[in-house]
Formats: sequence, C-alpha cells, structure tokens
Amino acid sequence: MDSIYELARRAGVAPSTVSKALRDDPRISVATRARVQALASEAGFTVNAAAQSLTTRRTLTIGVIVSDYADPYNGLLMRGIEAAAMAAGYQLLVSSAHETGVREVDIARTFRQRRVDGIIIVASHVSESHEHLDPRIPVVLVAEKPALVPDRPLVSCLIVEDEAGARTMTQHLLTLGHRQIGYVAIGRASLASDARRAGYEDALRQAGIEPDPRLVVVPNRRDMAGVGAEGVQLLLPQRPTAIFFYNDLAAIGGLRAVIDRGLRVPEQISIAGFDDLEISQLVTPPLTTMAQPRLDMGRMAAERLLAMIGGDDDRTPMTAVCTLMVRRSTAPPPD
Amino acid sequence: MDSIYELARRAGVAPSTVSKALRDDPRISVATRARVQALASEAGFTVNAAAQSLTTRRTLTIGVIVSDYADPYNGLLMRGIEAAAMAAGYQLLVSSAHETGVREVDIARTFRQRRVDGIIIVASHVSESHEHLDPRIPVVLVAEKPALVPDRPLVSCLIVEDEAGARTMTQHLLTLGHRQIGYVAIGRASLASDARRAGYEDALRQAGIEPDPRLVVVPNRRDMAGVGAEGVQLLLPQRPTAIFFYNDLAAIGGLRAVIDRGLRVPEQISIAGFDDLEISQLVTPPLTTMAQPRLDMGRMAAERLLAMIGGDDDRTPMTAVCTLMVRRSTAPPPD
DNA sequence: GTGAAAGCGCTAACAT
DNA sequence: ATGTTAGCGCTTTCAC
Repeated sequence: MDSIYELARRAGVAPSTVSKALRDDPRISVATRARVQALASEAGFTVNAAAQSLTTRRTLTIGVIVSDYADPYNGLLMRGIEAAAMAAGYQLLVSSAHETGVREVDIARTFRQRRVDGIIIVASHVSESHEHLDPRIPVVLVAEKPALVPDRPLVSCLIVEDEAGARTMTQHLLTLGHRQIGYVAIGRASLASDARRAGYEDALRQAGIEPDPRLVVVPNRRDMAGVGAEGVQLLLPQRPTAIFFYNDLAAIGGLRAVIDRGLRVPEQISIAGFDDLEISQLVTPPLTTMAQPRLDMGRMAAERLLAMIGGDDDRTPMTAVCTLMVRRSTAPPPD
Repeated sequence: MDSIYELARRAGVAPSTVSKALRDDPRISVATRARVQALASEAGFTVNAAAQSLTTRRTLTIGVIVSDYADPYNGLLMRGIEAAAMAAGYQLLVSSAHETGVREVDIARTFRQRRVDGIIIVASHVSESHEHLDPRIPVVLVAEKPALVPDRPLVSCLIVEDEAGARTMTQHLLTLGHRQIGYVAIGRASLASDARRAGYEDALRQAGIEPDPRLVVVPNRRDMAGVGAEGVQLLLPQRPTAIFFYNDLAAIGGLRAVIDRGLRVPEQISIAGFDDLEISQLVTPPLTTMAQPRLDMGRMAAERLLAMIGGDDDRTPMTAVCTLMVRRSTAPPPD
C-alpha cells in the first residue's frame, strides 16, 4: 500500500477521486471523502510528497540558511520562522553555513535541486550566498544591510536598526556620566559591527565628544567570547569607564575577563551588549543590552517570504526595532 | 530549461544519456559526460530532486525532531548531525516539537509524507513521538532512556550516562566536604532527571549518608532558569551547602537567585550543573558541571542512522560518556 | 557508448 | 459526483 491506486482499488473508486478526497476537495461527496480518508488513515497511507510536487510544482518547503546552530542568537529566530511556516503548511529544510565559505554554493545548489519554494537567510556573514541562488525563487535576508541586498525582484530583507540601537546605548552610557567609552568591534568584515560603531561615534559627537580611535578595538579571535576577552585586554590600558560590545556573547566574554582582572562591574566599569540573548539577564551582573525582537523577526521574515511565494512582490525592507534593556551591568562611572 | 529532455536536445543526446552523464556514470564516455555537465552548469540546470526520488525511492533527506531551537543544548548536537549527514549527501528537514504535544503526530505525518530516509529525535521529552512513526524507516533517539526505546528493528538510541554522571558530580561535592547537598529536579516527567537523582542518591548512600527527601525539590516553573530560581527558593530553608541542578540552564538560573539573595558562590554555597553549555564557563563564577560530548553525539547519531539506512541493523545502544568539569562554582563548604 | 520505452505516484483537465 | 487520460521529470531495464 504505497500508492493512491491501491487505495482507489480498495475503496472501489478512481485514483483521481482518492486524490481529491484526500485533499478534501468539495467536488467529492462527503460520504466518499470520509470513506477514503478513513481507509487511508487505517492503512497508514500518506501521499508521496515527491510525486505530489512533481505535478503541482510546489514543494511546500522553505530553505533556511542559518549561520550556526550553536549561536544562541538564532534560536528564537528559527522558532519564529517555523511558527509562520508551519501555520502555512510549509516545512523547513535547514542548512548551516557554519564557517566554511565554500559550502554556501553547495547549499544554494541543493536548494535549487530540491526546488524549495523560497529561502530565508538568517543572520549571515554569509551575505554573498544569495548570489548563487536561483533568481526565480524568493529570498528573504534577515538582519542584512540594505547596501548588500540586490534590488531585484523576489529579494527582500529585514533590517536591524544597528546604528540607532548603538546610538541609544551610547547615549545611555553618556547619560550615566561616562566619557571614556570603549567599543569592541568584531574582526571579520561585518556591516553590523560597522553600523553599531557608527551609532556609537555619532552619539559621542552629539554629546560634544570627539571619538577616540584608541577606544575602538577589533580583536582577532574568532569565537565571540574570545572577542570579548581580547577586547577587554586591548581596551583596559586606555582606562575606559564603560565598554560597549558588538554583541551579548562578546559582552559576556568581556564581563568574564573584566571580573577575572579583579574589577567590579558596574562599580568600576560598566559593560553593555547588543541582542538580548536569553542568557543575558542571567549572568552576573545581568547585562544591559539592546533587545531585538527575534521571535517576531523570524515570523516577519517567513510571512514576507510566504507572501512573495504567493506572488506578492512587496520588497520594502522590514525593520526590527531595538529596545534598550537597562540592567545591572551599567551604572555611573567611579569618581 | 527545466528538464533533462531539453538538455538532451541541446546536447544532441538521449535523455537517459544526460541522466547518466550528470551522475558521472562510467558507462558514458568521458567526452559526452564533460559536454553534458558543461552545458548543464552553463544553463544553471539541476536535476529535480522530486522526480529523482520518485524513481530512486530515496529522498536523501533526514528528518530531525528537535525539542526547541532556542535550547542551547541542541546547537552542537545539530551541528554534529549536519556534519555527518552532509558528508553523506543528506539534507536535514527540521521540525521542533517545542511545547505543543499534539504537534508530534503532525511532524511524524509530514516526515512520512515526505518519505524521509530516516529520523533523528533529539533530546526529547517527546519520547512518545516515535510511536507515530513509520516502523519501516530507521530512527535514532538521542539522549533517550533505553526503557523508553522499543526494542524493534530500525530503532536505535544514544544514551547519556545520566546516573553515572550525577554520581560523579555528587562524589565531587562529597569530596569537597559537603554533607547537605540539595538536588533540583524538573517537574515534567523526565527520566533524565530521575536518573540524575538516582545517581545523586546513590553517591550519598555510598558515602554513608541517607538521602534526605527534603533536599530534593521539584519546581513547577516551565522555563529552566525559573526552575533553578524556584529550586533555590524551595531548598534554601533546608540550609544546603551545595546544590546540584538537573542541568546547566537551571543551575545558571539558580546561581542568579542565590547571588540575588546575597549569598556568595562558592564561599557560602556551591552550585553544580549538568551539560556543560558553552555559556557555562562564562558565568560568574564559572560553573562546575558534567560535560556531554554533544558534537560527537550528533555525529554518532547521524552515522548510526546512515548505517541503518544503508541496511545495517546494529541496534546496540550508543553511549555518551560525561566528563566532570570542575570550575569555580564549587568549593569546600563554610565551616 | 548510447538510445527507447516504461514507470515511479501523483494531479489536472476534461469527460461523463 | 466520479472516472479517464495525459503528463510532471527523472531513472532503469533492455536493446542496439
């Protein structure tokens, strides 16, 4: 029993009738629909999706490229994407672009081969991957810079307000009285890191402070916690009273390093991050950070993609608004 | 250009020749193989996976059921699974069983419908899900109790040494001199939590201490950090000098709660977890915990599944050995 | 070394 | 309300 023909035989109807009945097509009488469905579930029969999509030309599959499964930033995003996708009857084919640059091309190729109905690229330093993608299928880029998003049909993006968020955070630190504020960027080319730095410098200038380039460091370490630790090491000689890190993971690594040097947070030095990971409110002291509505972002991305799959081509970038979460890692500077 | 027929026409050969050429079948001359492949990549052509799997009866797809994308426990596991799967040319169709119990049936159904070649169920309190699965396709259960794993063909499992790990951890605390050791379990039925409790009690008995039921608490909160916090609240009146938590997330929540009550860790109270999440070495103080080789576990699970897909039916449970990571959250009790 | 033909399991027109 | 037929795009015998 693994085709509709067999079921049709058993039910004493035509295959096409079974096909329709199984999809609850109203052209089939309620009675036979029920009968066929009962027979199917009794026999544990499910239509073969491959055969189905061969005729319908839709796979009901969304390809998701995620930077790394182990990056806690992605979790809620995935949850949001899945929620919206599932609600619309779509499944997720997931691939991570973890490290390996080469692999992106492969991912793109597999997605093509599988004829996914659309693609979501999450939080990538993977920006180039969409260049390998089939231009006929819709793509949504999450947390990508508009500058990197080609303005072409079926390509949409969701922007995080990095610059504005960083400005807000820096203003928070300025308001507390800090004047020596460091920024820890990340090494590999990251427009998000650049944008956050721009917001940081902008806030300083608005406050009449000329940004001191020695207060901006770009660690070489590849892991985020390492970036934070190295950032602290590079920055401490400049005697900052507050350090703003590219993201929470770096901030938590930095926090660890600062504490290990015997400094007290926030009494002697303030620490701030960006992202608001679930863990950030649990570290000691709880981290002041900019929250990103990641669950909603995932949902928005998936919904936009579904709209594009449905034929809509609204490409206006979506925007995720960040919210300042003031916790205990920031306080006025020591006198 | 979206079928092999068109390509065949352009190449001036038969479709079946293209089919073979594209798969590098040695029966086709090197010359035509090269020509066809060149033509294909030039035209951006890829074979339709649906059509392909309709004939071959393989989808090269592994269905993965993961408890929750946002659970940091799963990240490395997924990474391991993907690494092994990709290496063998398989893709991952991922679904989370986040909360909603009902959904498992749906996931099972979609996996059936899509004819995935095998299924990996990760870290589930989702244990019943395999009951809905097609008995003809291989399944690997990760971090499941053998007791819950039906002994039937094509069902394999990877066991975490919960009891032994918990015993080791408790012995560590005993060795430090603790006598009043609390255990924070989790509310929802969890054999892992039960097993860890058993190991904990066993170690106590071995040390000549009769386990005190009042030192074991089962919080009601649903989120892990909340479980930890509530556990602390329930346990503190019993004046434990050390608390062993079901897992790291709970331990970190508990750590937060203990510190918020003005207690110093580890000077006044020791804290221990289980799992060794990436974050656990970054909290303050860094957490003493049992490490699970999660990356390898993922890899092992996938490799076993691939073996089963390949026809092997070795069902002997695989075992993940845990390692004690002594960090700064544990120390001798105060006098 | 290459080709012709049948069939994988389904859906979509088009009958009836 | 149901049945017939012709594909969807591929692989697989089996011929040549």
